[in-house]
Amino acid sequence: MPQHPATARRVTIVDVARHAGVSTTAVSKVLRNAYGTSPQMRSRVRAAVDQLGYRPSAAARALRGRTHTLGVMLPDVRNPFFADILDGVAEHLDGTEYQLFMTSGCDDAASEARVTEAMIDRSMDGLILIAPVSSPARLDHVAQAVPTVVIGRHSRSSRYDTVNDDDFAGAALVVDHLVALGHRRIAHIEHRETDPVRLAEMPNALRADGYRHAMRRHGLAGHIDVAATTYTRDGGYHGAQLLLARRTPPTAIFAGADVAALGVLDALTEAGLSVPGDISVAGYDNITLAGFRTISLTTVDQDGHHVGVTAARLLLDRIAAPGRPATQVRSAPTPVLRGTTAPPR
Amino acid sequence: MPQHPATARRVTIVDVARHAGVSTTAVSKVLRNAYGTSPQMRSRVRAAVDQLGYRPSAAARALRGRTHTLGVMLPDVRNPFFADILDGVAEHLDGTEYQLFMTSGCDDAASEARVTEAMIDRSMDGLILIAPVSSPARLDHVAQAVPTVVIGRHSRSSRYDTVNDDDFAGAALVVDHLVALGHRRIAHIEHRETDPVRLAEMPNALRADGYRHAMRRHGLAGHIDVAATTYTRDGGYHGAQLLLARRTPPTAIFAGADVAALGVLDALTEAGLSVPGDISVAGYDNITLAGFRTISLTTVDQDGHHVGVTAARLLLDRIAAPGRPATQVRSAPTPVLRGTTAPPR
DNA sequence: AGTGATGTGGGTAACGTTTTCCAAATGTTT
DNA sequence: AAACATTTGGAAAACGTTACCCACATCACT
Repeated sequence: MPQHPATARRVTIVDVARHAGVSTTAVSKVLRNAYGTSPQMRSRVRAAVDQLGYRPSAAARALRGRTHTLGVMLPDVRNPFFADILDGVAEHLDGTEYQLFMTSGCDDAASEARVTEAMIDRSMDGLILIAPVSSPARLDHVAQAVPTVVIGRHSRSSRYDTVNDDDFAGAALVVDHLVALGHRRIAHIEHRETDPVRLAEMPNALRADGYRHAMRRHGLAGHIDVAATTYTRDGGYHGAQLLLARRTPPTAIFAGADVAALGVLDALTEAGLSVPGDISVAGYDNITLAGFRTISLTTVDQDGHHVGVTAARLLLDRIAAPGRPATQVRSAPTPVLRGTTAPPR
Repeated sequence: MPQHPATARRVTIVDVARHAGVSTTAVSKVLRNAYGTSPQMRSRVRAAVDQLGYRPSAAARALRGRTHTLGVMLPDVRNPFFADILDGVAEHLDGTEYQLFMTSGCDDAASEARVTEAMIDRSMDGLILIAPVSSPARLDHVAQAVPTVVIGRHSRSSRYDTVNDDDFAGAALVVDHLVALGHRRIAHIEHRETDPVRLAEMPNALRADGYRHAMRRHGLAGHIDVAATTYTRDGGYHGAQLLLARRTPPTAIFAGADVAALGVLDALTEAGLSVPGDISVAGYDNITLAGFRTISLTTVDQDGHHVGVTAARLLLDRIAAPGRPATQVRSAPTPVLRGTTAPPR
């Protein structure tokens, strides 16, 4: 009795067709639930598929039809907000035939271009780009090649859908809360943005604008104080150090992202300051970590899970009807008041 | 002058060949640095490639040759230890032609099977499986279909390489540290493992073994006390409650994973015990959260970055020589002493 | 009975690469 | 000069699937 050969040949659609006594066309139709198959043929083919353990080669499919592969471009695996989005996407895709693959670690336009090209080369059926920094033209180019949904970018392209939080309003929520507590010297840590084109589209810029606008609305224009670093733990840490070194340091620090707020907390602890006794801290994103009892960070929730679900839904819609008009979804953020904010002493 | 058509046809190898005045075979050879190309032809072809902006279709390549795609199966994006591994993998792959795609959220054997099959269907060139829970037979099956490296699994298969931390030694480090502080009643929280096959392979089982062995080495066999729950926050919480209910509760709790240690801290806080005053706590993995000043958890660090680099190197080796004998790499863990451990009172 | 619509199934040409071959030209040894 | 090896390039057949047709049978109306 012969053993399995060293490298087993894959079962192909031809094998299934022969085994079921039908044509490959028929098998293909059954597999894709296409028109023109009788119930008997369907059951015969399915039986053959099961018996032979056949799996369609996505590689071969890619050449003619769909790959049933979706790509997610993720800037940073470590940002838990993105993980929430991923959960939402995965949940909405659960039960469909689509398989999700993601890339991580795109931190500049060049690597974003490399990754999106790689996804197009592999003829993925659709792309979800999370917080991309590429130029609008570049995003358009990608969206022309493959159905695309962009998360975290306030642009209005006719080629792709966008899902966003109302960052401007969200920032105002934080300022309102701190003002209501009695704070006046409220500082902000923003993610530095220099490119003029992106300035109007990027959430970080909108959060900073929302902060400034809300401060003025409360008559606190004179107390506007922004440290421009990055939305990372280190960025928050250094931003806080900058702010603490002011002649009159703030009584509250509003970091534009929770990860940065965590860095702020580190810096404050190191400086021997108690939170919220000596100084209040707020973030943005409501990452899972923010809810942990030992941290209990006041923040703004943009329901990453829901963002993910929405993006996935839009993407499937767009795949089904590639030419349909683009939609911009903007969800309302909600404040999450926890233990790191209190009235100033 | 005609505008771009609605859906631009992709530039193919045929276009390049025609433009360069050579055959498609020639272009293919140049692109793959294959044998049989003159310097003149190479430069002609490369010029045509650049002028036309040609990019080979990975989809088409998949059918005959290599896809230059590697897959990483990740159980959980939120676990920062895995992010460190990813960084290492990405770093080692930087500059190569390989593109990395990953999947997340595999929490049981069924979803692992689904994901690995999906990767094989897409004819990926190699796979890195991180902390899989599938059966050894299943791992062998995957490794037979595609070059594979497994991280976090102490198995000895001839088909795939493994990269591990020395969990046995790591657990001993914690026990040594606690004994040096003067503790004798040191309890352990383990992730329950029932499958006899996996028992010898899974890191959690080795950590529990390492704990027991170290306790005996210190003459503390009589104080061995293990609560078998899970490596989750809840698991740690309930494990701690079990241990606190002993007639003589432990003076130190060593949780087999940091996430579980966080649950232990919750339970202790709830019981009104101070850490490390009343009781010491240690974890394993050195997740980012463990380093937070407000937590400051004593733990064991396994250089995830180095693990990733090693795995990537092994995978490229294996792709180059699929039949070569399998290697098992085991790296040494280092203790990270922080604020949750102190001498017993 | 004739006509058209509908349902059912298959033949075959793509899709864009790589991988054999094979032929011609050129170089090298006897 | 003959015989042989090496280099250089191309033709054509895969690879596994789907899309586009076409053929045939059946059915419902005039």
